[in-house]
Amino acid sequence: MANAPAAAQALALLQLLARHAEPMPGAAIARQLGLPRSSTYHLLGVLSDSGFVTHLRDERRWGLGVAAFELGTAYVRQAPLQRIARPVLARLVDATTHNAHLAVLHGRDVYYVIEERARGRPSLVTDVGVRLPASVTASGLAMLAVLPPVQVRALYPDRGSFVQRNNLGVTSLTALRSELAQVRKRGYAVETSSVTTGFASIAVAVLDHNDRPAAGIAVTYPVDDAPDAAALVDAVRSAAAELSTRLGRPRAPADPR
Amino acid sequence: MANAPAAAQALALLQLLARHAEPMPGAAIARQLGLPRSSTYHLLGVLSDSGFVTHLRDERRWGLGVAAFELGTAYVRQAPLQRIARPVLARLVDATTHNAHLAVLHGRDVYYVIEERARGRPSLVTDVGVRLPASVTASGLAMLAVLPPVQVRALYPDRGSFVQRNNLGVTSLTALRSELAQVRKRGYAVETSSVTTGFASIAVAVLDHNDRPAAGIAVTYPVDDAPDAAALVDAVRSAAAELSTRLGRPRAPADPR
DNA sequence: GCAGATTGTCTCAGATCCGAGACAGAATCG
DNA sequence: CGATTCTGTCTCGGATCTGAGACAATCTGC
Repeated sequence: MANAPAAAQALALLQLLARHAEPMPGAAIARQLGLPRSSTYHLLGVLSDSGFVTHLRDERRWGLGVAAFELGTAYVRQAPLQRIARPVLARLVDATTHNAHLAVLHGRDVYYVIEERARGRPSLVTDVGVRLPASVTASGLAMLAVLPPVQVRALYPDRGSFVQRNNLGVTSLTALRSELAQVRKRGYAVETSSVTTGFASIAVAVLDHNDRPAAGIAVTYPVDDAPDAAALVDAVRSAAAELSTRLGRPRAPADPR
Repeated sequence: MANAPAAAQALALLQLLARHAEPMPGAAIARQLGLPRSSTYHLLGVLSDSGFVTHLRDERRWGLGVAAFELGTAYVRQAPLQRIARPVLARLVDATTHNAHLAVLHGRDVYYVIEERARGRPSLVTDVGVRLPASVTASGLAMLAVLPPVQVRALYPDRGSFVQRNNLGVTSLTALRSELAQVRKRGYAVETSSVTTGFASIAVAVLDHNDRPAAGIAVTYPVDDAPDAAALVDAVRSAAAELSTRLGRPRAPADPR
C-alpha cells in the first residue's frame, strides 16, 4: 500500500512532540523530522486547526493540544487491546492457575491495562492503572527487548534514568542491554521479587504487525510454589502469539533455539 | 494556509474513532468521514503502521492504537496549557483571594489540570486529576456553551446522559440548552453548591484560535462571603482572554452586551 | 540601536498523490 | 450450499499538492 506522506508526516510530528518533555520551536521540529520548513509549518497548521497541536506564541514553541489528550483517554476508554486480550488472559489464568496481566510500554514505565486474578491467589500491585518502571518488570523487559537499540538508548540516556525497586533492577544501560540480550535469547523475560517480594513473573511481548511491542503479557507466581517454569513459558508464549495474530501480525514470535 | 488533506483526514479519522465507544468497521469509517473506501483503507494503513490505529482482524474492526495512548499521556506530562496558565492562575488567585482552577472538557466530563489555592482557603474537590460531570460545573458549562449545538447534542443524546451532583444540575437537553443560552448571554458560567455544598464558582471558557474551548478557567468562593461578583467576573474574564491570546487567538472573547 | 538569526507566511509548477472502480477472499443470509 | 454483501487490496491518470525560496516580522546578541 502506497503512503499518504502528509498523513504519515503529521503522525510523525505528533510522536516527535510526544517524545519531548517540552514544546518545541518550529524549526527544531522541521530539523528533527527532516522536513522542509514550509512543509513543517504547513503540517503544524493542519494539526493546530484540529487541536492536536497548540502554538505557544509567546514562547514561540509548539506543543501537544487537547485533541491529543482526548485521543489518549479514548484509547483507555475504548480499550481495543483489552477487548481481545481479556478472554486470552482468562484462559491463561485458568490454564496456569496463576495471576496474569497485560501492560503497555509507556516511556520508561509499564502501564497495566488488565489484571486477571486466579482463584485463591492474592491481588498484586500490578493492578489496572498502575505504572511501574519498565526495567524492573518482566513485561517491561519483554517489550524493551523488542525495541530497536536506539530507542532503548533514547529512553535511558543516563544513569539517572534508572529506578530500582526493592533494591532490585539494573542501574546502567550496559546492564540493561545485557539483560535484554538474555531476554531475546530465551524468548521471554523474568523478574523475581523486584515487583513484589516473594513473587516472580514470566513475560512475553505481544508484537503488532510491524513487530513493535503492542503490549506485554505475564503470569506471576509465588517463588515458593516452584511451578513448572517451562510450562508457564509455553502458556505465556502461546497467549502472546494469539494476541499478536489477532492484532494482524502474520505469524507467531519465533521460538528460541 | 492551504490544507494537507491526507493529514487532515487522518486526524479526522482518529477523532472519529475517539468519539466511538467501540472499534468500527472500515466501511463505516469511510461512510462517516465521507471518504472513498480506498482512501480510507489507505489512511488506515498509514495509521496502523505508526501504531495510532489497531486492526482487530477477527472482529473486522479498527480501533485506536497504543500510539494514541502515548499521545494522550504525553499531553498530560508535557502540560503545554498548564505551562502558560499557571502564572495566570497564580495572579488570578492573588487578585481575587479565592481558589482558581483550570479544566479541560473531556466528553461529558471536565478534567482538572490546575488547582491554585488561595492563602487561608480550603482545598476543594476540584483537585488536579479529578473528573466531574461538565453539566454540574461552571467550567464545564462555560466550555459547553461555546461548542456548536450539534456537538452538545451528540454529547447528550438522551436523559440518561445527565448526572446530577448534590441533587443539582440539569437533567435534560432542553434544560441544558437553556442554561447554556444564559451562559452565552452573560458571558460567564456559574454554579452554586453543585460541586461543593456552600461554594460557588464563576467560569469563562478559554478559546483557541479556532474559537473552540481549549479549557475553562474558574474561581471558587464560599457563598457566605458574598464577594463582589462583578469584580470576580472581570478577573476571570481577563485571565481567560490572556490565555486565549497566548494560545494564538487574535482577540479576547467579546464582552456581553 | 543595529545586524544577524529565527520564526512564520506565502507562491506556484513539476512531481506525485488520490480515488473510481475492478478484483479476490471471507462472511452472512436465505 | 449458493447468492449476496462486506472487507480489504490494487492500479493508474487527471487533479492537486509539496517544498524551494522569497519575504516580512520579531527576537537575540553585541
